[in-house]
Amino acid sequence: MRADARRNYDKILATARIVFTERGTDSSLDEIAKRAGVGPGTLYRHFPTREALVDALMQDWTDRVAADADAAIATGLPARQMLLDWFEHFIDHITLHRGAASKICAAMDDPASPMYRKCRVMSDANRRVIDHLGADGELRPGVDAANIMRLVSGVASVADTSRTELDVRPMLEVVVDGIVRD
Amino acid sequence: MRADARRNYDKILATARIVFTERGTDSSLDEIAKRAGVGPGTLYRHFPTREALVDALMQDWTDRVAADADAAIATGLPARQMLLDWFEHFIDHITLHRGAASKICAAMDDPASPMYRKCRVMSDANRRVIDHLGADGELRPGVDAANIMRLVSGVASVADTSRTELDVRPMLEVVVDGIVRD
DNA sequence: GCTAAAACGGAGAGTGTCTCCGTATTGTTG
DNA sequence: CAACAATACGGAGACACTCTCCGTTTTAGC
Repeated sequence: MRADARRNYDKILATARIVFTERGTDSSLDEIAKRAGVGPGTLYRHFPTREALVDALMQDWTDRVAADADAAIATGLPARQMLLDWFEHFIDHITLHRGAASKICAAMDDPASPMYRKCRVMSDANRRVIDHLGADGELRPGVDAANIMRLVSGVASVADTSRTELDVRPMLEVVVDGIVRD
Repeated sequence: MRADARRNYDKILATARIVFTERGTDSSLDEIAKRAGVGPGTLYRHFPTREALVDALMQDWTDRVAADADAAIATGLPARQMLLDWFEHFIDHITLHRGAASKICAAMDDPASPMYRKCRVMSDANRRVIDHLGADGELRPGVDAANIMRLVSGVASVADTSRTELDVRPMLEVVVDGIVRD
């Protein structure tokens, strides 16, 4: 990659991070280009779609999300607590930029999406948590990690969409009660 | 309301119902106007925002949703079954037009939204089901109807967003397990 | 330095939202 | 059944956003 290309790539990404945080992932891409000091053509050459741009930013979290999952497992807390912690961390990450959660919901079951791979990294992290608890017999039989991921992403999406600052905890408690054996 | 106004209002609504069903609630409003044979100005005078138009269409279901809730209660089925039936019916209705579910999620906690009133009708229907089962002691203590509504709307939204035809049943089972006493 | 390859950027085409206001339609009143 | 408000229509057009094309500039290797 040529030096000027790399420079612009980085500038665009840094600007997108700011703008997406300020105004959500549906902000104008031309404006991001302008604020980054590049032409629209340059932005679209590096990131052909909005999803590709969101995907590039996701790199930051996917690693952290995966780490959070493993950290949750390492705590050895009871199933209920471990799941609640993990889910809350997960939701905190994917709602960092307004509008991202629902894009992730959509990409999760769409292998054609640029974001699909990173969704899989997060899905796999979740699977590790679920499998760990499942192996200990702490979960109801038949719990499917993929479905849990969809459900929790749905909670994130609801919280993200909602005008009012919504507490996800009560919803997560219902989900957790639906998962753990009791 | 003048006769010609009423005529156009009805034409726009009928057209919107078709277009929203074909291509979802994010279709072009100008195109709906064109297909209805009216100018854009006329559409926007009757329905100042897209939400107002969706809201007007919702009238059709809110009644049916409320009826479904009462029908579910009347069956007298065990809690698990009653809830699953009710949730599935509810989701079927609000995913009739692609994109509607997430708009409903957003409106549910936003009294300023034109759709808020109709969301309340559906929320109240849900509350009746939950309260009915709660009174019989079939639910876990502390179950909050509003949260359940958000959760189930979230499931609807996930199913609606997903490219692939997603089966909501497994997700609903988790939710139901999280609600019923066992 | 020179040259080919790579990348830039911005004008502009295409699409959608929404408004303004001159024109047309309706219903009421004498 | 005029005639006149009042009401409603509709489409031109301003504005915003997405995305592309291509003439110009920058880079890297020789």
